[in-house]
Amino acid sequence: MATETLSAETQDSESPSKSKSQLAYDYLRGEINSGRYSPGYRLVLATIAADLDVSVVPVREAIRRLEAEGLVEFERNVGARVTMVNPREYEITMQTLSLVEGWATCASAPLLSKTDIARAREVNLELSETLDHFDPLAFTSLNREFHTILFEPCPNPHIRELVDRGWARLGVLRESIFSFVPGRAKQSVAEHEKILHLIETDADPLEIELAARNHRLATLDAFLEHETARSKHTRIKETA
Amino acid sequence: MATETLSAETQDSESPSKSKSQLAYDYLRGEINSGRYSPGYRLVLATIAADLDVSVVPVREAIRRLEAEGLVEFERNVGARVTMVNPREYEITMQTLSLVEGWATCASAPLLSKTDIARAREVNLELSETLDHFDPLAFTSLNREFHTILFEPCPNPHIRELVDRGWARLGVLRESIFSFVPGRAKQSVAEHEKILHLIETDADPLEIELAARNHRLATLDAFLEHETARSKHTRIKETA
DNA sequence: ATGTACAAAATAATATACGATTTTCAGAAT
DNA sequence: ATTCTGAAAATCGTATATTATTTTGTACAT
Repeated sequence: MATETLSAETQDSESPSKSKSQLAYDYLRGEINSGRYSPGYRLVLATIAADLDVSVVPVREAIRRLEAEGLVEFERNVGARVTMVNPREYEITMQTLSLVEGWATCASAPLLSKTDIARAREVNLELSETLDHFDPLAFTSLNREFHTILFEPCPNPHIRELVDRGWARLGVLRESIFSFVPGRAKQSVAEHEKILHLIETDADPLEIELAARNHRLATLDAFLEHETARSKHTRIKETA
Repeated sequence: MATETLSAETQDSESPSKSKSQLAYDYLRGEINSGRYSPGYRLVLATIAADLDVSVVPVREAIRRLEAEGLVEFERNVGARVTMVNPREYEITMQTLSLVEGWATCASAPLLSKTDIARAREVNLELSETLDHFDPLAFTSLNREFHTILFEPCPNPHIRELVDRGWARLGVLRESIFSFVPGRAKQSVAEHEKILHLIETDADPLEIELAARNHRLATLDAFLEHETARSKHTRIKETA
């Protein structure tokens, strides 16, 4: 009956104390985001419930939410597993991300302070510095940081949430791309600077949106070309 | 659209027989999409469970999924209700919809057959015919049909799903807009024809995307101007 | 060796039970 | 009349129990 498991951190006097369902959700999402649960990982209800010292019911609810978010896949009478990101899935997700992140970046642009932009530029500098002694993992992490600065102030919470889900969904995969196609990293840094420049100069919103979108699509293209040299990916052309 | 719950699940002998959880989900989503559960409607677990002749557990899971999709809102120890669509929420949702539907329409364009386009044009003709003896409800229904034809073949299932959720989320509200601002209906028909023309003539994908996007944003603007005459909504400008 | 049959184990799906929290509302105090 | 108080009712949150399905392993026949 776990009466004592109220436990540790919060609790005592008057904390709201997250629901078990929320606890399970946060836990699972954290494990997935961090990559500790990598794509394909099997989510066994009883095991997770035992780990968190709760019953399976809240865990099931958490998994249902993750399912609706596309982070885990469910099969009747078999169970849930972290969504696999095969090449096709990667393409679809990156496409979606390019769309929502492009918009989010564009919508955030006028809300960015000079400090924000300076910070982003600093991160991009670090990115360019890693190019010599190239470390895909570090690069990926900084890359995420860079983009987060740029889409964070997005005033539309739905779209903001979709951006987050997209990044989460790519999971571990997102690291490999820069290992596969090292040349992409350098180009990426240059495109970052271009985006910053557009923001600084109050460029046409549409131009910013498309720059951000195509930046992501270019990474996707690099991946697809690596996958199958002959693949031809349709994308929106740059407006000259 | 409530079209997913159909199919014969009435077999006794050896049908896969949807899970109770899925049954509850389909039921609830159908009720919400159809507007029978209108925004703010309180979803009482025990009641729904009794209606469907299942226990509350599967119903809770269904509600969790709907929560993650943004169709219902949850409050701890209080319960779930169909998401309220206040003006701010309406704006955010329409903005999101303009983004994903614009893309979906653009991506569907090359996949539309001549028959599809003819069908869409026919629906638009019906739309224009209702303008005389104007019936907002009928107009809204046909409007949905028109757009569904245009974004249905979208090859990216994630984005396709986001479009569906957007429409579902607007719920009943979507009807009222054309009642509030009758003038918008006529303009809408004209914009539909413009979109069809762009698709037929294999226009630049970006142009199609922006036409579809701005079409929706124009409806949003009409609503916002109706709401507060002084509101100033920033939007992406047409490329001249 | 290979494949089938069937039992056993693992796991998911659902129901029921019960404690916890919020809401409602009658009645007392002001 | 208004506000406070404290049950009672409604409803949610979670644990436990039961049933159903899938998977696994093993013995047996070919």
